[in-house]
Amino acid sequence: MPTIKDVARAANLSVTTASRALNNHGDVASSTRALVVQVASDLGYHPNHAARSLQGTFTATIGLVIPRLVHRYVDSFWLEFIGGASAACADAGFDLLLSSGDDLSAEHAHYQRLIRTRRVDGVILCDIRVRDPRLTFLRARAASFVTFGRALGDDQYSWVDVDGATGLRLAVQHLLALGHRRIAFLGTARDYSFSHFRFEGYQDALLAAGIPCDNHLVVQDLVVGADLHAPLAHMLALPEPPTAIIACADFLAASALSTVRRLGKCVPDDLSLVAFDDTLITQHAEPPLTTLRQDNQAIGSAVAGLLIRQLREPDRAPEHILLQPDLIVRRSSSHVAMP
Amino acid sequence: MPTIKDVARAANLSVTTASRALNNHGDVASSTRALVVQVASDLGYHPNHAARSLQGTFTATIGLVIPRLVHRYVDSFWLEFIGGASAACADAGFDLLLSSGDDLSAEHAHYQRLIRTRRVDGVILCDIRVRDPRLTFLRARAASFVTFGRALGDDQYSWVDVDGATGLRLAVQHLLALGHRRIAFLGTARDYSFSHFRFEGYQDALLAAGIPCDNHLVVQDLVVGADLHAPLAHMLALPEPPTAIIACADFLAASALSTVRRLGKCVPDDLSLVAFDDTLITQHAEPPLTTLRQDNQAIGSAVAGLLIRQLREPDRAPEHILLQPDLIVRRSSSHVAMP
DNA sequence: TTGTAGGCGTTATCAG
DNA sequence: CTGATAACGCCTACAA
Repeated sequence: MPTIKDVARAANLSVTTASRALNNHGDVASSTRALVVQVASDLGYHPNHAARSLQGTFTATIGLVIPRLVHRYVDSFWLEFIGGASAACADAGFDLLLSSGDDLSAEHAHYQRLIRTRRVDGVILCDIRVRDPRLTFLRARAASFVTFGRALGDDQYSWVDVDGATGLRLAVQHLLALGHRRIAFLGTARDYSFSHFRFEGYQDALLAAGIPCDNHLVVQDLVVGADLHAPLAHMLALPEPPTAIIACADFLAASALSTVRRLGKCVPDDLSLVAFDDTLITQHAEPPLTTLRQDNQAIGSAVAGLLIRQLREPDRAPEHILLQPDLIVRRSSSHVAMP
Repeated sequence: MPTIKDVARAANLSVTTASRALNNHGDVASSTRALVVQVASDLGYHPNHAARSLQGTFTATIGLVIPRLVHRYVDSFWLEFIGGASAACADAGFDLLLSSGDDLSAEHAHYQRLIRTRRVDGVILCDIRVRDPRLTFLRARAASFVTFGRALGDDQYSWVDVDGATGLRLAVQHLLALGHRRIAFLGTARDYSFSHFRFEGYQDALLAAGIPCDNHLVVQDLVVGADLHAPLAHMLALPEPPTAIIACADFLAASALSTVRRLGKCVPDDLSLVAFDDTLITQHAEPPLTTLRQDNQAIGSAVAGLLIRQLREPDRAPEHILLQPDLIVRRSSSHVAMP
């Protein structure tokens, strides 16, 4: 593997000159530059990446840690996100370093390692928690990072997020327009900040319509694989049962759909169902689900792009990109049944 | 960010001793080692990755290039594969460097760059073509690599593959057992070597059953988004039309299903349908599709594991892992209709 | 058991 | 415009 020394020797020049010629510095004769470039190409020279980063304090790499076991239902999110991020990296001459962690603390350990060993110039954080230890660590190290999602009341860093509050407002308004007044909410773990914003949007929209938020219609902290039978059975047995359900994640919607069916109800005739995230599961459910769509590839690309820009211009102020989800109306939501 | 120099200074020792203590060399007093370890931990010292790889010719990183635009229908393959590979890397103290390329030549360029700049110790190759330029390049550089899939008649490197020939034999035998004799084959681009093996299995199984392979029932080189209307209409209009179709990729199966339906036929009453790859699309199709399942996460993990083992023991002979797909029988295949 | 010196490949500084 | 020299952080002969 030829080094710059070999190039210099073959061109009868000093290493310094060879380096400057190769890096397009202005202060080198064009004939010299041409010679060096020619020789380098003949020899098949390519600069050693480790040497570059060692001397230059710049690795042209950004880090991303994904959950170790991705559930199939949600995997299209991650792959599309990674696809967008890696494409943005490729366009900017960066690479994406991927690790996987079992849980938040394992992820955190990976981020610490990546930053401390200077393996990456910055990192992408996803699945931001309401109080996220990764944020405090990274900030303490003055490390560069951009998040997908935002912690509550903290704008001192760049983030990209999907406006979950507005998304849920759209969903509620859609159901209100169809005549629904008893609208249930199924939420994920509340330490995820997106969960917080979605619930906020749900409450806001009901309030704006003059409908009190009934706690009997709200179930939160649901995880992948959670059994919805008990909570849904309980809800449907209420004196005033819900006529619509908003499940603020696709896996919840899929689970709710089958549970509701097992409880002898029909979607959408007895009960409308609205999901969040437009993964394959909602498209192929029977009936196909009304949902809020976000462009995961665009998100990945935006996050990576923001991080790279920030690395190139360290004095840049934090930027915030709030993307709007689209309501996709499918067959799972319809007019409320006449009593 | 503290360096080993800082550690040495704080411990009143030379850099050499600090280095040896930290790297568990035998020739250092245990009291000295304890001191160094303590000081390093107090200072929050972590070895700089670039410096290590520069001096050591070892980056603890492996490279993977994925297609830039992943089609949703096939994305669960890639994500599961990446998940498996990155988990195997994490377990071995490696990282996974991800790039994305628009096409084979862009992918090739990425691999060249990764190897030439010594960014990675080895690479993972997927979607092997019958004649694959990446293989010749990597071999010429004496670079380490492991593939998912194998080029034809070339065993001088380590690979992991799913036995597509056996898979198709299983599918054909399943259909034969259901009474089918006219079995059509829908294949993907033939320059992918997996396509070759799958077709081979199809032919073998028919031959073994004494059924001649009818070219009218074979369509190959189909890509994502290809319109199956003309070829399927043509087939179904034959004097002896097929009673079953094997689509050797999930996206083909999905497309075949909707096309067949549009042609007025019912699956499985008029026509049985068998797919390959057990992605979400086959599980949630109506009817759910009989298919051949491969464990993509295990594949990713096996490929990465093989590569890492090979990097650690360079003299190791090439290893080959041929995984067997499982036939998952669902409602899309049934007994041939009585004439 | 510990320290000294040199080098991995690259770029920046400073002098010529 | 070009070249010698130092430095990035780490490791490892070799010497003490």
